[in-house]
Amino acid sequence: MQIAKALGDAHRFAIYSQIAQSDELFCGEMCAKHTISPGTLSHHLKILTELGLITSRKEGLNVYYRVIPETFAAYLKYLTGMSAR
Amino acid sequence: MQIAKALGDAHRFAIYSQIAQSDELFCGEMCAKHTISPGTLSHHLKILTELGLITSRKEGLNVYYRVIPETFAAYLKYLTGMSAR
DNA sequence: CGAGTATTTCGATGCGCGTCAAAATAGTTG
DNA sequence: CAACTATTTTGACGCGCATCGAAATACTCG
Repeated sequence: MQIAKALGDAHRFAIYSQIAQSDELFCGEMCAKHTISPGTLSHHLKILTELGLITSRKEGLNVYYRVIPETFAAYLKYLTGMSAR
Repeated sequence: MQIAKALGDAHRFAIYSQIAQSDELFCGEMCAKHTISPGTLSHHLKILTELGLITSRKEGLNVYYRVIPETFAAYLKYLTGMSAR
């Protein structure tokens, strides 16, 4: 499962978590919270996007990101099924 | 979360999954299923053990591994809580 | 004890990938 | 168009870590 690997990186996990907890936010807000460069942030966001974990919307200069709950729910379901014998 | 990182490695994920699906199994059985050397296998098992994901029991020449469901359940619960809100 | 099998530890190697700086692209505003 | 901000892309670098071979430990059986 690609998602397990994606969330295996501490920063990516934190980024996803942060997006999940606020309805929607843009790169600038995330950059402020994590000690990584804008380039690295964008890199992680791209990976999360490619896996369908998040989606983005451009508005003016900012790009707003939000979680796609279904993808994460499916992942949780997969994990749950795996542990059930 | 250390567990996310541990399960982020494809082999470790597969190993854990394999143990979870059969009550109990020893290194030899796992070695047969994965294309990794015994040394590497042992390395992964050690990591999973240190995180409390699995436990082992020695019987004769073999070391039998089994899952600790509580640890995984707690992880699932943590993930679920993160996605809420 | 000696030979044989299972597993772990050790030391060394290769490379995937997270990281950054800087250039490039996109959009806004005068 | 020029100047400015936000984000992405590019290229290069360094390190963490998975991996292996081989030695070491653990156990069984004659």
